[in-house]
Amino acid sequence: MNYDFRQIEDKWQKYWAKNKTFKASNTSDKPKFYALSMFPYPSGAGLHVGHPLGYIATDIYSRYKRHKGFNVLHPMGYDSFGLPAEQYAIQTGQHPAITTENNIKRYREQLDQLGFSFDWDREVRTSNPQYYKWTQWIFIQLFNSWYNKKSDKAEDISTLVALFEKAGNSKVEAACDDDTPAFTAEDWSGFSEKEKQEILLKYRLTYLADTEVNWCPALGTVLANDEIVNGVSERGGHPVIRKKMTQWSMRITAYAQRLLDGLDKIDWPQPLKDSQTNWIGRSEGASVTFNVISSDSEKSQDTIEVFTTRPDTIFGVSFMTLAPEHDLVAKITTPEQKAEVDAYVEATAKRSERDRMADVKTVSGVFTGAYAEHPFTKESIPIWIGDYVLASYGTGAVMAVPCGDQRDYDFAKYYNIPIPNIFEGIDISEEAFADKATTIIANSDFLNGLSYKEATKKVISELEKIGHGVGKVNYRLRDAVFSRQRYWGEPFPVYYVDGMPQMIDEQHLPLELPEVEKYLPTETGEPPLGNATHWAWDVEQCTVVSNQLIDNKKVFPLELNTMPGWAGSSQYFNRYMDPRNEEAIFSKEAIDYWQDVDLYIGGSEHATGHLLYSRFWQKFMFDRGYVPKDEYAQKLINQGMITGTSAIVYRISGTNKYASYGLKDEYTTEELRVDVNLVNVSNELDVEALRDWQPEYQEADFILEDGKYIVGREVEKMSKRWYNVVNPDAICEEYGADSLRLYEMFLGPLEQSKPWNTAGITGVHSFLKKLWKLYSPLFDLDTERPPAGRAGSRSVTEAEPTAENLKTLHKTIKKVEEDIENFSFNTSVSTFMICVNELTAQKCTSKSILEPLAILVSPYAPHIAEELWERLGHNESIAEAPFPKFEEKYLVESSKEYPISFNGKMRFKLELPLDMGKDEIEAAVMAHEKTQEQLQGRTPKKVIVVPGKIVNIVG
RNA sequence: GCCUUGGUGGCGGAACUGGUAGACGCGCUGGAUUCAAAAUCCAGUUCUUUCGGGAGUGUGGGUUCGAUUCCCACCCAAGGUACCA
Repeated sequence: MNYDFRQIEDKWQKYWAKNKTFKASNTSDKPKFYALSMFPYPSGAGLHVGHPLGYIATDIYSRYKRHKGFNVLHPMGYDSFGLPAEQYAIQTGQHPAITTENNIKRYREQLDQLGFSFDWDREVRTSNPQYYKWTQWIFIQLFNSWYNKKSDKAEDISTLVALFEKAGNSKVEAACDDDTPAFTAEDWSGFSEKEKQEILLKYRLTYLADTEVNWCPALGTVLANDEIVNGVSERGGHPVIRKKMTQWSMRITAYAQRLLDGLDKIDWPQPLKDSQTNWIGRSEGASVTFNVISSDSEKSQDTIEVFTTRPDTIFGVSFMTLAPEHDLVAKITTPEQKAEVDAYVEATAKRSERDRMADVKTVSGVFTGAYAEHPFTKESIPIWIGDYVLASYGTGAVMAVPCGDQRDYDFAKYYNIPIPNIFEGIDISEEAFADKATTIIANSDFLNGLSYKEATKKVISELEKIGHGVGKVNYRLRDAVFSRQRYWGEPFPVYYVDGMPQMIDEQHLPLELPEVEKYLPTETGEPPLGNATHWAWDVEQCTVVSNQLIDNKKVFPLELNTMPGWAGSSQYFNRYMDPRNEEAIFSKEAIDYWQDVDLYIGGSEHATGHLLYSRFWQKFMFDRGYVPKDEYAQKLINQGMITGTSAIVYRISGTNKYASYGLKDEYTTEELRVDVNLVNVSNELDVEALRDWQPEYQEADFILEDGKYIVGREVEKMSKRWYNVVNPDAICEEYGADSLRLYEMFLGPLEQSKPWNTAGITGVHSFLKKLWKLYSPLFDLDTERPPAGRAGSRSVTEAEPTAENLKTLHKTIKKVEEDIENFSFNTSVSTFMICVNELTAQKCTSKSILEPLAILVSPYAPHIAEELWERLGHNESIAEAPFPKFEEKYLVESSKEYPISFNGKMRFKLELPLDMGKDEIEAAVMAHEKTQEQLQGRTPKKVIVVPGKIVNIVG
């Protein structure tokens, strides 16, 4: 009987769905295992072959853990808020919810086809109100919390209020806005309610603040840095300006150090940890305060605070540079310099930050006319502004040490500012000297002769003495802007009273997204939610009301922004533990049982987005006692990207003629990409199919070589734009899901990115056919197929396995188990192939070999494994069958020759019985050494023998 | 520039703590089966050779009886990141 994968796969997919084979229970005597794949955004294009790679890997591991006796949680859901559906809505008017629903349906069909062991009863969708209710809930918890640096954790805002009532804010050490004024307990009690709220807002973990953003007036929205190209929007090419807007922000900076420290505790890929480390960007140094020299003695003393990692070079300061946006610029600029400074500031404002960063080479700046006083020498230091100083990092001001920093050096050279040398024995006539390790300070008063380390320590203590600075740790990480001027996102559970934000009471969540007429900003420039006619909160009725004009004093406007894409994905892994709970985000029992994710697989592109924000929220949830672990994913693996192989035709310029790949150099040609599905394995193009594909090829002439049109190939990211997307559907249709699963694993190491290429899929497909054949003689003992369903199958061969059979099996068990534990899924496919070839050659019919083999294969190729399992006479799914136990004894041979080479010339063979004891082996090796000594006149220094392995002679 | 990862046949890739490099698959070559094809099976396939061998894991050194594996320098590729003071 042939391997009918269509019938088999259909049968078992239905069986699993009907019997809820993979339903996970929140109570079990078994140990738990939580395996998670990053949930997808359901795009209109459907799944391509790159998506399932990580899912297959997670699925193999989940199924393996199930065989190993774990209670496995393996959920799937959809990150279903997002921009594409909204843009589609803007173009067509179709509600994003409908687009999303359709896309999800298609995703689900495709996922089901691949035979994943997901517990679909736990599916979540971030755009579902029952889900985003809890996203809103977390937002409220963040709003109601502050970060206490003394206890180093988030606490309820009430503890802060208590501190204020007791002693004002002077003793409070909190993560808060820099411009928070000092006040006493008396002040506090004297503040109005609104004043109190304003103060508290500066401490909350999510807060409203004026943030400088990239605003695109034409699109009516804020753009991320990477949405801007050359100062104009990527879409449409509209101008973009820097603008201050009131936005919600998340105080992730409060967690900077803990996010850094936490990386040591988790098993994540090094490159990913490194990008998070860089992103957080911790640097140690000092904050130094310079007094501005004022011509007007009436004026209050202005000070400039700078951050430096090289306080040891303070005597090398010859000027200061402020970012053009710095608050003091307008204040300190002298009348003579005003025109020049204003022009420069204006010119800089027009450039985006990214633009400025890209333009590293040009030196530019303007003198403000003002001077600062050196804290030690009391000398006057000119204050410049320059766009090489970024307002967003540090304090937006630097003390420039041209001899020790190349940028300062270039600036000083360009504007003829003196470059004092403060390094012992270093020539700085050509470039700055920045090597900390070999620094010896000179010309620096009390720092002379000291190393970088000594001088830094000394100067910080001196600065502290004179009140001009402190040692400081600075982070590159910035608070995360949390507002988006979009429709298709979570609404904020926020309404405004007298301009101050108020949280909607938890019991009235979710605050549902309203219907709108159009998905664009309103004419007055408000976000799309401003189009909703019923968008206000009635506190008394606790409802969203339909008309703001009704005569009721208690109706307040709601927040019109929505949350960003990462909001919904920052806690979904916890919600999976108890996704239908309407009373709480999850029950205590559920979180106590599942704890955290044991294995998380997904793409590395989320390194500084989702994977950082979700760690932040988890730490917050931990601080507030909602979750037991402050890192939610112990082990994380980045699966590599599967790239596409685009097909290229060569159009002869100015014609509608196309030259084949080998002939293209004879003409001037343009490269055009065509649908890869029109090309076969040997790069031959189906010309007729191409004519039908797009009208421009209808009348085209093709210049062939050897009667064929050969295309060029280019490996690049799979994208609709390059026509190189390969869908799994066609592969499933032709070879089956098991073949696809095996093949995606066989393609190469999980973490490596690799081009998709169907050339090798016949190899794994024929393996499955061989596997089927290995078992089929047994079924053919039955005159007919076993009865349908689980019952009644006759048990097959009870033949005793041979020693050879057992050896083959246990070799396979050992390798497959090691491979799965190490996530080297690619090599187990080879192991299976070898195993089946050997057992076929051995004419193995023994049930005690074939049963465990089916279990070994089942994580990889679950459908065929289930079918074989049933035919072997089992009534239960193979999913819970215990993983075969490896036994060393079956691998042991009576003796084997092992080669050992000496001096790289002569070869000897040492024959060692492998089942001999350690003492015996050592005795044998001693004897061998003696022989060597006689033969060679020298002895290896030490000999180690491992049973079953080659002899190691270690130097 | 900095950080990270990698570099092995025609191709994808194996090789666990240093121990017969190239497993397994694709492709290719030859053969069997077939009227023929598909499918299947068998044999061969790193390069080179005067058939004894010789060379060989990006390049050049080093440690070692022995190096794809460890150390140093360099080259190349991919990914991340950047006037970060």
